[in-house]
Amino acid sequence: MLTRVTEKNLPSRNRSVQSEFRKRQLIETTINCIDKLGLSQTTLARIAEHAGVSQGVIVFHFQSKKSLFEQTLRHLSHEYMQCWIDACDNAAEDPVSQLCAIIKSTFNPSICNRKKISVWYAFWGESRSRPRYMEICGAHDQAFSGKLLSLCTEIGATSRSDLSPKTAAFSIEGMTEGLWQNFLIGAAGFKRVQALAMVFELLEIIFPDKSHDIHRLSVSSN
Amino acid sequence: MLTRVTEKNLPSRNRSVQSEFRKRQLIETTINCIDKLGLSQTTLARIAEHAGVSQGVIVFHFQSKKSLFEQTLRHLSHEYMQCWIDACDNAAEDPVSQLCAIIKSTFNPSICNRKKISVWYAFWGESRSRPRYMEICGAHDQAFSGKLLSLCTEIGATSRSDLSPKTAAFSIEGMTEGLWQNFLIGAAGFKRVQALAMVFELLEIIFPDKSHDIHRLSVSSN
Amino acid sequence: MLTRVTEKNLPSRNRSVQSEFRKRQLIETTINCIDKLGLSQTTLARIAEHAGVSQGVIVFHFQSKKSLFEQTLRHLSHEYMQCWIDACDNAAEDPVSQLCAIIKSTFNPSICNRKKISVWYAFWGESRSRPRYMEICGAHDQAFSGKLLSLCTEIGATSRSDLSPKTAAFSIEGMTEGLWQNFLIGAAGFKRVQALAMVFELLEIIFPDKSHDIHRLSVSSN
Amino acid sequence: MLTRVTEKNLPSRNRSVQSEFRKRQLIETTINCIDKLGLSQTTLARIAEHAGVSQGVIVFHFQSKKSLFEQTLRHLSHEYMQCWIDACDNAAEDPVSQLCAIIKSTFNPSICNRKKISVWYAFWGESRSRPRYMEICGAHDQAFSGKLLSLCTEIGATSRSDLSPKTAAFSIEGMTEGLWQNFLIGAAGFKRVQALAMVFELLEIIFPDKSHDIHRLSVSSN
DNA sequence: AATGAATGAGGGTTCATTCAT
DNA sequence: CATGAATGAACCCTCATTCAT
Repeated sequence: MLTRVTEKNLPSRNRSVQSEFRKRQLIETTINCIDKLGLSQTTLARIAEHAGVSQGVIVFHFQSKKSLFEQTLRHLSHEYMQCWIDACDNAAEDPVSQLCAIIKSTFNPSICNRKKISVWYAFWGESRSRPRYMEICGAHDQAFSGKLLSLCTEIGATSRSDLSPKTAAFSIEGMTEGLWQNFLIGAAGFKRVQALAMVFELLEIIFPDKSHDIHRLSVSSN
Repeated sequence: MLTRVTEKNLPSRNRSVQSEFRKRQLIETTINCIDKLGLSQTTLARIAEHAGVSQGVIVFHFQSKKSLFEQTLRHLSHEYMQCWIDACDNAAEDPVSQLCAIIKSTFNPSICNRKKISVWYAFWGESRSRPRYMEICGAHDQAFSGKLLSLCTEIGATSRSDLSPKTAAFSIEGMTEGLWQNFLIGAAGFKRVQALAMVFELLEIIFPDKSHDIHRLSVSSN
Repeated sequence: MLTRVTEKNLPSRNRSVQSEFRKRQLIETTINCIDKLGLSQTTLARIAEHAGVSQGVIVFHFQSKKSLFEQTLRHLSHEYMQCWIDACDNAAEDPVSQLCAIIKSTFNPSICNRKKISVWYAFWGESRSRPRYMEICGAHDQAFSGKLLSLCTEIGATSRSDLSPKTAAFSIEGMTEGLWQNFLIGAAGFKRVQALAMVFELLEIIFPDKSHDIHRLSVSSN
Repeated sequence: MLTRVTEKNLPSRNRSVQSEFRKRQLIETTINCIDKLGLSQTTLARIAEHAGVSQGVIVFHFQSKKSLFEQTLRHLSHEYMQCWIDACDNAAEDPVSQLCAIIKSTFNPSICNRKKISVWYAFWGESRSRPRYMEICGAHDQAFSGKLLSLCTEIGATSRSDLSPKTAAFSIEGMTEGLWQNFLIGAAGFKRVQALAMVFELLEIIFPDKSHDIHRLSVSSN
């Protein structure tokens, strides 16, 4: 059960801060509900019940269910993007380091866990018929693909690879997604470390020249 | 608009054949609706309207919406599996030929098109909260993964590769899935041939020993 | 389970006899269904299934559900009436004998059993809003009440009783109905013999002059 | 036509009181509908229409039709039981007075009228296939039977009667029920006073010793 | 800022009935 | 005679939304 949202949980008396906090809590609850019930069974009534508030509160803060769902998806999207951008920023300046950092961040437990993945795929599934979902999901994916491609291009410029940068980027992105799906199914014995190891294995044969650097980065804690 | 299903469409006077035919038609219509409207907006009323029959007919043939959806998903699953199994059977007996044949079949227009992919992902999105969906989707995916792994293992036994069979299989599967998703988004200028070319590019560096064979198979018409 | 109605069960090749036989079987099945499922849950589909025939057969023989139900109720009504009229005809000519015979017949296992009572009350419950049910049920009850009243009047004319014939008749009828209801509930340990004994006990104090005759008749096998 | 339930009918500004009031009104409307239309024709839509509210209100207050019907039946049951228990409490302490009071209460216009009886029998008719109905109806009938039996036993202990207490109780209860049914049919010229007179007539011959008391109580206004 | 009550459109499903075969 | 397929109205119920308090 979720902790009920009572006045005592509210951290500040400042109106807009309170409001922001409440919205965050409701989005959190929405994610939990979608994970447990699926997109189609997630109703405002059930979200309200799980959050321990009345149904009206949700409408008050989000105007409509549509808006709540879109903001929830946007929240997820931001979180994902922030994660790999931060990782990139904290890495060394060379493209190999950045590529490895980004890939590692992809398997960060804070975003790569069954709940979040489940919700993400739920939105994906509906995105064909919901242009807004497509927009939000697509924007993130394009940014991610674009970054991978530019890094692969950079690396390819200084080192010899048998793969075109485009194919290299697609391979890496595809494999990452494929491994993500395995988390969704929840295949027993499928661990984050092993997944990561496999991606690095692939990386090494894509960029054989950088094999050494990649291997070193794969074991470094950062 | 869809062609209406009238008496004239019914191909046979035999009752059980007619019944089977009607079920097929309804499943077809369901796929079209899910593609256009999304899973959540696909109602029996709309399916019936698109099919040009009364709502009762659907219940008569499928008992419930749940059952219709499950049979629709199963239909897709069968189709996919049949496609790559056929391709495998028709290929030469060596694992490289079979692997290439399977990969090619994956991009066969009959299954790799926006409509089918859209529906497939729609079901995937709900699968977390619908054990039956998960069962059906999962069964197919496991079969496919299993086949890829066994072929990669076979190939790895006779030729040297820097990648473990498991990683090789995951890379191939992952990349395929990643490219599929691009069809879903419908990125302009994304063609089947290019996609296929990229997968084969990856294959060649995974199994450099077989590079020649792979390249030959990639351009062969079959 | 009911024995399926197949061609082999049909006793005669004569059309109208066959038809009559089939109708009888369907009414029987209807009674069974109402007993088990209640009036509101008894649908043509379920009756057909229990009878092992297609739904159309029922419509063919009875035109409509309404008509089937009315004929079922009429069947029950006839059966009841026939039962006590026969008993009356077979009894000695004196009113006391006839009264006792009628009362005994009321507890005849062929009509006084949980199934039949259950169905009878089901129709009673709907009779307020179904004039036809009321007509059929009412006609029977009036005939029965009338007979009781006339017998009580006859007896009262020749013997002294502290009860007016009308009250006497009502008491007897009322008590009988009350005991019937106990069969409906199916109170354990409620036996026909005991029920009968109680009614006779009452009879004896209503007509103390005839106490001897009544007692004798209560134990006679006929 | 029924008086529409408008805001003006709501008696209090207190929410929980309002809610209780609305539930009472809806149960009342349900009783009226069952009386007029019968159990099978009483739909939520019709109840809502008669009550002048939207269909959703009923679901909001009662969750389901099943629950509404059960609570309606329970309401009737409570009313009946309260009626004879009150009568018993207000009577003198001796069993004869109490028995007479209870019997009188049975014909109280507030419960013994065509509408209520009609509804009561409608539920009875379905009770075989609805365990909950049986439970509720049965609980009341058992309590009533039990009370009658205990009073008859008490009376029998101090006065001579030719009837066993059990038979006495069954006779009284049976006759009461029989007379109730006459109200259901609505036989013209069937008055409450006459019905009551007949039961008391029976009572006097069941307990001849108490004839005087009974006769006195039968005419007393209380 | 929050609640409970109310709405009304639309959902899946049931079912008596019709009809071609 | 009998069947399976088809219809369409009506049913109960769900749910996003509105609104008075």
